[in-house]
Amino acid sequence: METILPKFDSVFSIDCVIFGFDEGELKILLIERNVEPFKDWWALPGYLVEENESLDHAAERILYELTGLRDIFMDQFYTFGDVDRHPQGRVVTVAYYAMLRLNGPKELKPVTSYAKSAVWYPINDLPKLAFDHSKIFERGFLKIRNKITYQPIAFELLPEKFTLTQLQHLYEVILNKSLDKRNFRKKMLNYGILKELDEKQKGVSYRAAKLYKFDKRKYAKLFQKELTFGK
Amino acid sequence: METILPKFDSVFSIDCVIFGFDEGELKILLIERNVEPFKDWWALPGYLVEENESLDHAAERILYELTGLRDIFMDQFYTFGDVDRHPQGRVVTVAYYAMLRLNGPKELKPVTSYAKSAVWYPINDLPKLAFDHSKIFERGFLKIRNKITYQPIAFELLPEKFTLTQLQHLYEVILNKSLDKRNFRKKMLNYGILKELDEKQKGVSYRAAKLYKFDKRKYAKLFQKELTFGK
DNA sequence: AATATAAGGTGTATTTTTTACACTAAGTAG
DNA sequence: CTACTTAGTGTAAAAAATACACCTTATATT
Repeated sequence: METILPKFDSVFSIDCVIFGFDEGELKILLIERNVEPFKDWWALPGYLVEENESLDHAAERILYELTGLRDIFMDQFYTFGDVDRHPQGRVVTVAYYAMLRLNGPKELKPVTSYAKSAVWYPINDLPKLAFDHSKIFERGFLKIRNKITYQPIAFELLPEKFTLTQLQHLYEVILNKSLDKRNFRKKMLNYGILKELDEKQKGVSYRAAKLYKFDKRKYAKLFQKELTFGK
Repeated sequence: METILPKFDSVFSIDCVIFGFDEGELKILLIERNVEPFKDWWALPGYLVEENESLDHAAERILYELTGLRDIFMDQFYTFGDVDRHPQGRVVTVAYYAMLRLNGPKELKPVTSYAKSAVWYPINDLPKLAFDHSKIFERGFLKIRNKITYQPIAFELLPEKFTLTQLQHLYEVILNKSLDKRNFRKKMLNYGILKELDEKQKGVSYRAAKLYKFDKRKYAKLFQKELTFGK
């Protein structure tokens, strides 16, 4: 009986849908490709997995190489494996998403030469993307829209201290609908995962709002409840 | 600038966690391997993706080859890519799950020679599995346990006509807790996706229960509501 | 025919959660 | 001190979730 693993030319890649929230807009990170195929096109940050590297490790590395950031909450959400998705051969890509806290306008500088630049693009105004990256983005966006309805992951996108109005706007942008202010606040505060701070917003030309912090401890507990179904 | 896709010896595979519900037990389909590595071990049904075959197609094909069944609701749920998960080389596996309707005890006959046999195993009594298949099973099981709390996918596992008690037992098995009969019925009937039939159970030595059918039309509508978040 | 057995089938009161809805308070800018 | 802009708050109604126990019906047994 044959025991040798059959092989064919194939390779894995990682593509990342990296969300950020800035100036009231939901954005994703795109790179401008510097290599064929799709040279000069915009694309999701992604790269090939190395031979001795796990998928999770590759995702972390690639995110790091493109943003300089580490320890980001990142999750694999789908693997795209259509035969002809890459014009040069068989490339199966594992898609991850991440939600980044943008601490002010940070310069993005690719450390690999295969990208000319990396920029934040508002998701409502995306250019045409290389490969099947539009499809990957759509699925990633669907994923977070879905997830946010049962897990308050939105915090990942906000600065450490935020106002309830900022939080609500973020929900509204992700869900693409407007929410009732009083009900939203009631619900969020009821989760018990927000810590009210003794601080207020600064630099606004109107009444400053209270700042809140996200309580990781209590969030972890709530997260556990994902599997409930009543008695 | 280099434009040739780097390659290394690598290959993709599919592994399937195929759930069935039989004799009041939740089971998965396992095969007995006939080839190295892990010859004679039990493993999830899985196989290598072919060169000109998409992942979804490969999953369908493999499920068909191992069960003779087609048109099964199947979903990709995770991709496992640890470097050393396969002793003979780099194999990234894309895991799918399926929920099968077992119409009576059906014979399972592998049509490939790499499996000696295929059998249904109760999930509470699984043998040691080849590769990282235990991990894959766990994650697949978690997936359906999670999903069943917000989508009534349990129907996939039941015969076309079923009683409410059978449905409840299935929920109890998947969620691993007992549910209140009256509340369960109220909830299920309230979904509005069950059609009450004019038929009753047969062959039982006690009062026969009414049979129900699952209404696919209405289910599709309910499924759409997945993304709601109130006003 | 009577009885035992085993599951089928049903209702109500309570609590919790969700929804709808509008005005006053506080700070800033001129 | 006035105008402007956002912050911040409560209540009533409806809907959903929960806790809980008994009678009914078909079959099998004597």
